[in-house]
Amino acid sequence: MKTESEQQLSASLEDYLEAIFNLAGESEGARSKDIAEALSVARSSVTGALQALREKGLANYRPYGCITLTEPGRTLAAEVVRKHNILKSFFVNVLGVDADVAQQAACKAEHALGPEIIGRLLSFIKYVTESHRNGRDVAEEFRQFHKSRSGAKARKAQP
Amino acid sequence: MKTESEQQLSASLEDYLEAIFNLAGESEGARSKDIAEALSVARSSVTGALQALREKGLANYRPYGCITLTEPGRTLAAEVVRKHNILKSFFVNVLGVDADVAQQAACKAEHALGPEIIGRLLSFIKYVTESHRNGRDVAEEFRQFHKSRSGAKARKAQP
DNA sequence: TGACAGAGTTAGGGGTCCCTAACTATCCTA
DNA sequence: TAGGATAGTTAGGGACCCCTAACTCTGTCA
Repeated sequence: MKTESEQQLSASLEDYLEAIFNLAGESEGARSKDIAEALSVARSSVTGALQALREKGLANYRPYGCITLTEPGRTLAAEVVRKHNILKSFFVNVLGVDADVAQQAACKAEHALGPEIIGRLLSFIKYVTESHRNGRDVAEEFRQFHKSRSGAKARKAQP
Repeated sequence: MKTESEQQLSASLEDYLEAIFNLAGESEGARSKDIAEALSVARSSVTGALQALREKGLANYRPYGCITLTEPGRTLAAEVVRKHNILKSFFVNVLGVDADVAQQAACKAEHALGPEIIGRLLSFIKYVTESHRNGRDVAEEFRQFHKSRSGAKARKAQP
């Protein structure tokens, strides 16, 4: 038997959860308008999502009231945020991607990757960080490798 | 101005494109039933998707006829397949994830990641491959690192 | 305290994607 | 070549997610 909070969430509801988590962290509870802005959706869409999250026992919400997450909601949201941060860190610190590209990619990929991959990715980031301390910086070495390759490619395409 | 084949495809239609590409490679054109099986959807869902792909100029399709991709369709499908393969290769050969977990994750993530990240990922795989030839195998080193860490964690959790 | 601005909700509608059930076309074999 | 098996389509409907327009609520300020 599953409790209502254990069921699989859609990518969309995960986004709402994440937004509430981030906004509620800054103050006491999130505001509907700010959620709408953060996700670039209409305010009425937020109302619908909040009703869905309440039904799943993930958000405390009554019409015109302030919006907070329940304990299970906070747990789930924290997991989404954790995925997001691990992905972004990997994109930026290992692959050397621009922060804003990494941010957008993390937003999408966080819904697609399971704990197995995320766990390995985190481990990999730590491995790379450690390699830096050991004076054998994998990330830096890769950046050089990537630069020389893409440079060579560009020269080849346009001599 | 955009031609009809340049517009952004949904993840779902990309999946259909990919399935047709893979199935048509094995024989002359794909069969509706095989697409349905490959994607685990009802046959009627395939019909709908084929109509959508035809409208976008990506698939050659008439009722009861054999299914092939147009030139733009094949180009797009090849790009999806390429993303898929790069992701899977990264998961398996760098992160050391099981092939079937990697396969499933690649199926989902291929719709979420853009050319910038995919390009870097490919470059990273090449960097790791090269490190292997140079007698300084990053993938192997990471596997050892991951093993020792997860082993230590397991011992900590259950001494 | 009453009126206004802004926040939030409801109503209604559209798009996507999937399903089942029932129908039609095609193919193969007796 | 007729009939049955299989493949494919259509019809109808549900879930999800988003939108705009119009309404209601709330808080603030003159």
